[in-house]
Amino acid sequence: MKNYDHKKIEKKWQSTWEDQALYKVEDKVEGKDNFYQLVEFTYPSGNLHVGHWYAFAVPDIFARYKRMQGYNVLYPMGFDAFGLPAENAAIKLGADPKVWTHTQMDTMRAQLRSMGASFDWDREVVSCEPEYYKWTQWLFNQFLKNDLVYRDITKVNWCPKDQTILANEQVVDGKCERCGEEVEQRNQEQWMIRITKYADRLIDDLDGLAWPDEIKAAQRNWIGRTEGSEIDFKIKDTSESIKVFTTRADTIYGVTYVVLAPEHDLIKSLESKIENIKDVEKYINDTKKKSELDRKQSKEKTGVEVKGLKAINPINNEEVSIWIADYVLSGYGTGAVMAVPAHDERDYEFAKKYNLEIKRVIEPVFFSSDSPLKKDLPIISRNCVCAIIRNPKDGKYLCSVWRDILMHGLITGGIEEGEDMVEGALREIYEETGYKNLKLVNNPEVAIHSFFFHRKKEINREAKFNYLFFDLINEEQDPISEEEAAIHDVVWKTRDELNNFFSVIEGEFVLLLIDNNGQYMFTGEGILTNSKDFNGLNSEEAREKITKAVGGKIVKTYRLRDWGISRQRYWGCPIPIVYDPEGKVHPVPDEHLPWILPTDVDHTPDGTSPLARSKELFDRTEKIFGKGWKPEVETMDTFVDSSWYFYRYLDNKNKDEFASKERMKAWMPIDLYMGGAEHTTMHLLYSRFWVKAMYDLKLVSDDEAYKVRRNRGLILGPDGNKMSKSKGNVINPDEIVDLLGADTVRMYLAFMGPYGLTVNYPWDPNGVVGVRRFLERVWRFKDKLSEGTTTSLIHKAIKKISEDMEEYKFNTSISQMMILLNEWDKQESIAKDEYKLLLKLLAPFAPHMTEELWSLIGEKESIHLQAWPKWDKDKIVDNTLKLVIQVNGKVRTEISVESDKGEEDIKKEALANEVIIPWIKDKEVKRVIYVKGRLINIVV
RNA sequence: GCCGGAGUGGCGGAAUUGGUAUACGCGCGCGACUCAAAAUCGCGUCUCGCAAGGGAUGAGAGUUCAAGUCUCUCCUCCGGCACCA
Repeated sequence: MKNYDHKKIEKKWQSTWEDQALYKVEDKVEGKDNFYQLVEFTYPSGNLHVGHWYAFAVPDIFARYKRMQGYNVLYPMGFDAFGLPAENAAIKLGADPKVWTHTQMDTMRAQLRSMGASFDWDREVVSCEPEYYKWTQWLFNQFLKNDLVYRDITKVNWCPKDQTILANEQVVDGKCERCGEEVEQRNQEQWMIRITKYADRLIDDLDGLAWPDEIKAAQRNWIGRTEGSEIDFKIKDTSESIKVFTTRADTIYGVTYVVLAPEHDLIKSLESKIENIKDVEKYINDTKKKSELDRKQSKEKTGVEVKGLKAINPINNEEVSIWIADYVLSGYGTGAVMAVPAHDERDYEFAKKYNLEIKRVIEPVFFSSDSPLKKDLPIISRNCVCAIIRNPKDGKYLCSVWRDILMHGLITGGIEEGEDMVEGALREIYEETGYKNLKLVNNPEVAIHSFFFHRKKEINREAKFNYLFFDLINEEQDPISEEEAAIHDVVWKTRDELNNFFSVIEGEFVLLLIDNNGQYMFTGEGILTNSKDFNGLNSEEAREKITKAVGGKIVKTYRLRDWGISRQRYWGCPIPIVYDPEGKVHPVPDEHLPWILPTDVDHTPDGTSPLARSKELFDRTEKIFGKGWKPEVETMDTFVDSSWYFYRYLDNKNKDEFASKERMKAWMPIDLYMGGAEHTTMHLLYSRFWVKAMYDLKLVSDDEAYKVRRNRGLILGPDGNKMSKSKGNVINPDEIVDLLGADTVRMYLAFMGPYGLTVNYPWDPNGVVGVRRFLERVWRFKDKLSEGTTTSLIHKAIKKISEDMEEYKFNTSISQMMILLNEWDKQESIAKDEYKLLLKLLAPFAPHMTEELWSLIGEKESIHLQAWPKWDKDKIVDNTLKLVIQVNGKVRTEISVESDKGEEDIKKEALANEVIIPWIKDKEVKRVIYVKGRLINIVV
């Protein structure tokens, strides 16, 4: 019979489906629930690579599966068509960006069709079309009216090569994300969007989203919310004060100086009082010259003291010096910090360089070995970090103690006969460090609670800890004897008991915590006082109390900045703003939208916007608004275009609204959004903001658009590296499709591993052939059909495959079909009904081939309109069970029993089994465990 | 440094969620068909051992009748953030 000719089959069905409008989606279908599955619309780069296949063809498998399950599935596609590459092509090739973009889109549409994806092309959205950007502009104006858009002078990232402003997100390691050129800082007026107003909601609402943790965590990091305190440090003999931001108000006793960022305003206003104003100004100017990159890269801390001024520590009225240093950033917090060198690594570095005082905080906080001072400690070996032992006489740190003391003791067998594990550890401390001036304290009372705070780890509340407490003895005293150093006291306490076990003694200590398995948990050092003020407080509570005591306030600060959307570029959505002769801002009224992008421009970049050279745009503005009126000549960041495109798919031809309420009600929120991990902190965050803003303006009825989001990884070259021309490891999908067919490529991509994880898979040229072999075997079965009924084999497969599909584990779905086929191969023939079931299971993966086979066996209606198979529960049940018999957890043999056999009988049979008898004879059977349908374990 | 994710054969990866570790595919080896090759089919393929059996899921410990899976201490790799106070 006929061979599997993928070329013929795929071409044939693609055009048939199109003729029949098989994938046309109605907004409502009687008896079906709607399912909106979205993938990120694509940039029209003009050539489909393997990444596109992975992004669109694999989700298509899921869309088809959902459709067969009886959902009315919307799976649309469109083009994110504005952006730099079109404009660069215009500059390079002298082409019209619009024409260039359309050519690219035509190529891509043809390639996308070759995937056999079930897109409804009638709903296509193209962001550079006036019908689309009219609504981008309309939304911009809505935001403007509601104070979500403003114009401001800000420091912007400027790419000298692309001659444009970049968003923070587009700067990677101080370089332009696109061209790799080093980014410069410029002050420029531009249009800003108040995304920071939504920072809290963008973080807090993540909790309610069924998204993977990795995505949520990345967004939280990106927004970077920190809770801390703002505290005023008055400047002596002036009316001014310095507002500092700190997350460690509890260390305020340790402040030895205050630092301002070089950009800080205060310097100007106090100029006259600064004795060394020349030096100060020189330092500020020198810093300005340094680029952002230089500033970050320079390891050495620099700064200058502001002489003639002193700040006053509000907790104890101590006078401290004021410094300017560029390790303090103007854009974060208040641009000023209180320096606590004993408890902050950066302050410590700075203090050391300029010989500033390093003062320990005397309060009952238990300091973990995170202390920056540990840097000074001798590291004895690779496996050794330290508990800190300090000489109280001069405050110098004497030595470190084995961090892994107990582990070490165990591993090296360091414990001698008759010696307690802990004793052994202690002896090793002496031997390894040579310091003998340690004494174990009897029944110490310490602020151990902070231990838990510093660990930031939830530790099993029931776990018991054995603590050892070493007191530090002044060297002038007699070293204690070995006998004395033996363990006096081992107390077991639960975490809750430890938390309550708080009162304060004076002294210095080293602490080891050992869990109830004798395992080492923690080592730390600290200073204790009898300060009553913070008795019983943990660090967090201490912070609050101190902040209050000095008249400060608890504030939140964010890493996220407002979103600058102005671009000095041609190929983008024109910002619908005009200026009257006085220079006042006016939005272009709705009736003049879309505010068309003019075509009479020279694209050559010179740092100004190409639109400034459009006569048509200026004429149009004057004609509509009057003489002297001028148009805005900037265009929008393309992330604005992509922030709302998923609404437009629903109603792409609507002339009166961006989408009708009914259509949005029918489809939103999106059930599943699959996309690239690279968009986690950009498009995904911007669009979440956009949707929330639209929600607040009552334009949409959900404040989150994506119910489920899955990120995908990359397809790597066969060598395991990212595909790149320079590496010569690029796989061209068109060639493989030509050779093996679209069905094979789709299916291979699904077979590589689970979908929807940020995991990269290398393309294996042999692996893809394996999938093709499988399809050919399915093909050949069409000649081995017979009458008959379905068996348990296929029903088990249906169950397993259906379950795996729900979790996007297409790889195991496929392997299940392969297992099925391997079984079939052992048979002379298979029932036609079974074959039909397999074809249906395979249809989402290999839509063309299954459609062809479906029609070859005489079916008239498309296989893609068939219902997903259901498994027959009764047929899955086996009447014999295979049970494993274990002895002491080791598998010894296997038996078959009737499935209705009772537990006692099964146990009896197992004990009487001839393979088992030698294993259990002469021994007492202590227990027999039966796990239903799985195994019997005999414990002897 | 902080926050996420992950470590299982030569490779991509499975493992009914604590119950027969290594499914399925690739690769490799042997064989069949063939004058030959390709394709196809069959058998084998974690490791030590002739075998009986033993040992392996990054390392070490713990809980359990039973651990890839749970707990703890580490190590390594990938991703995000980072002079962010």
